[in-house]
Amino acid sequence: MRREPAAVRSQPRLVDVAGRAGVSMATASRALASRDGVSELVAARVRDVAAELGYVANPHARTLAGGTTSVAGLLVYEIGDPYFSEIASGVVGAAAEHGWSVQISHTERDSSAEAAQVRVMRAHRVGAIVVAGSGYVDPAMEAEVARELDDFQVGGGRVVVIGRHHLRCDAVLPDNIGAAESVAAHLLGLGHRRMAVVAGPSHLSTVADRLGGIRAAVSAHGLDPEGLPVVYAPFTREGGRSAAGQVLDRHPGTTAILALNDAMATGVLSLLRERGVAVPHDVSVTGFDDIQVAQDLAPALTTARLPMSEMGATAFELALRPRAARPRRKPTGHGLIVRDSTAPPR
Amino acid sequence: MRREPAAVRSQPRLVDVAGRAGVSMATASRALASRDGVSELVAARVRDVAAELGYVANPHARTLAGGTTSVAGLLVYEIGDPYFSEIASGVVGAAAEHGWSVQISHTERDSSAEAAQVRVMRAHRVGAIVVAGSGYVDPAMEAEVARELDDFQVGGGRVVVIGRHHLRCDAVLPDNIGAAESVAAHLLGLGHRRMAVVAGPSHLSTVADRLGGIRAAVSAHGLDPEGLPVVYAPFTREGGRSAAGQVLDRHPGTTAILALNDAMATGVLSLLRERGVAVPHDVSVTGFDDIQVAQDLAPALTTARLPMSEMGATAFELALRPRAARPRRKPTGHGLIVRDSTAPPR
DNA sequence: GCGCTTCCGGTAAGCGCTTTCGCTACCGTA
DNA sequence: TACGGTAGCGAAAGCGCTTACCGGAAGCGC
Repeated sequence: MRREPAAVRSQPRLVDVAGRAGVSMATASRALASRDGVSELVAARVRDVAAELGYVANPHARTLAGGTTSVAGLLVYEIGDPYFSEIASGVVGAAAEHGWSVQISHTERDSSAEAAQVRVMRAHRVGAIVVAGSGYVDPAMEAEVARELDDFQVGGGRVVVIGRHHLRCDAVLPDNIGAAESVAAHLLGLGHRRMAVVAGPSHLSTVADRLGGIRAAVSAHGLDPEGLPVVYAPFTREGGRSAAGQVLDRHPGTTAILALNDAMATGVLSLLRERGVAVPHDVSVTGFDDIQVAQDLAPALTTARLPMSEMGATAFELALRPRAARPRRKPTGHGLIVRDSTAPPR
Repeated sequence: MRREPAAVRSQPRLVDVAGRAGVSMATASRALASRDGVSELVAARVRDVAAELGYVANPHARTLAGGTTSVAGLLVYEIGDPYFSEIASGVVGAAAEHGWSVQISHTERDSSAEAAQVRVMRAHRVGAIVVAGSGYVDPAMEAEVARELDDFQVGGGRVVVIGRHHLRCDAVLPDNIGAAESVAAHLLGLGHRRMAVVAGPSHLSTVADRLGGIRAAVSAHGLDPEGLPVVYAPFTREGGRSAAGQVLDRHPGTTAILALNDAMATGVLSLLRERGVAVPHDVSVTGFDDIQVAQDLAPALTTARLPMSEMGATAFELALRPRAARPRRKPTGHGLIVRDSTAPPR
């Protein structure tokens, strides 16, 4: 016996709804999809029966039959990272509001893993893919993902990226440059002249953009951006620690350290504490993103806020809209959150 | 024209593989699923052809035809919360290793939303559901989810819960009681006698268990657990702030505050700082879970560590194993992480 | 009253897979 | 040589849905 007897069958099917409403499956399908060709009277009856039976369409059958799907894919580097989990929260929340589910994949900052994950999502016939996380300065590094995403779009899939303006698709663009300018201007305004940047990997476009904003602000203050020391390290707390160590050793007179994200800033604070450097008395420190915990660090972190959760939600909403002739770009705002980790230099 | 012409068709189908390998679809299907009834010679040929063509089975067709699925559902209260995002990270990582995808849903600490989400997952025919997050002291409160999960299991689905021992399914059990005992014993050992607990909602079983562990430790030290003040508030940073305020106002002599999770502890620290209470000099503070940021708070938080990521991974692995006659229970260990927020009372 | 369009709704052909069932060798045994 | 048993494979029936296509019934102008 291959299938359960009807009595045990848990979920009602479309044929049950149709039968009970006295119409054909075709009509029932049309009614539930709110497509025209069905009188409002009949449609209402079908909907009532469906509600009464607690009918939920089988998404696999629906997808297989060529209907629309309502599962979105979300690619993040690491869901355990607060930056991404806040974005994910926005995506999942917005998706739920529209009755969509979201499938999450880790890519672990590996471009070829990304392409593989996109392939998996395509195989799963997701309706949309949201890609979060920095792109690469060199477009060649993301050529494989780009091709995969293009293919997906050709097949009618929707793609929205957060950052990554290189890709040919709709994008939510965090205001990395503006945020960087704000943060740098804040420090310059406090009187800092000997600043250093603790940066993530230089091939990430997020790093390049933020660095660019900082340099622009430095120039605008009549200083030479070439004189600004930059230390590159992994985009993590540990990276921040090691980079801060290098700053201290190589540039002893530094009065302010700009970390390019909050995770690195956390590492910077940790190392400065360890070395007995007082923040902000001896050295001011700034971060980027304003993840939840930034306010609870010691001292509370001055940082440039990016609305991560909102970015996630916006990305999803964008994915819901039909594809436009030319890629849409949704710039986000930014905020400068001044807390206790910055002060005028001694 | 309903379908694209074959030339445009992107993904190869099973029939393509079968044709090229010179076998029937049935054989190809069996070969790829490594089921017997196919000679090793033929199976190898089919696998080669599949690899050559880059064939990936359509999961929807597969699921619809009654095959196995490889999508797991993960229910969390809020993916933006570090506790859950670390668990999610474990689940997603383990799932990826086995070629599974994971669908994430928010439930926002609402039991009926949970049931609804499980329904959605069931409609999606996920192969397994992992439920993270505290259950309720009163089983009646989760009766609806429980029924939904039971139905799912009856239909062959696998369910694993993290915590929630009330439910009839496999469970990963965080050692809430042991962890609570450690933390309380640590404070008692330091000499604290006037302690207060900042707790999450009393109807959560996690809260009850942790409270129970603390009380047990207090008794073991020959003290009366009835004398231990407990303030209930939401299980969040804000909840911790407000509860800490109440502790300060109502129990001015308190020398140690035990928060029942790190989020609350963060709030407690924040309020104490605001009120000018020195930690640990005036008051010691402890947390629970050891989320990533606990080490970077001011002061670094003494807390009971639960291996969240590992719990997530374990839960998924458990879900992969066939259901046992009786529910399996996987207790986790715990660690006491002593940092700077605890010291002997003044 | 006729043929025309319009609107509704039904019929049936798939979507891409798994699995039951049955057939055809081919083996060993008597 | 005849026969039951078994291993390997194919044919075909679905899984639950969507949608192209078609047919009938009104509604319309002439």
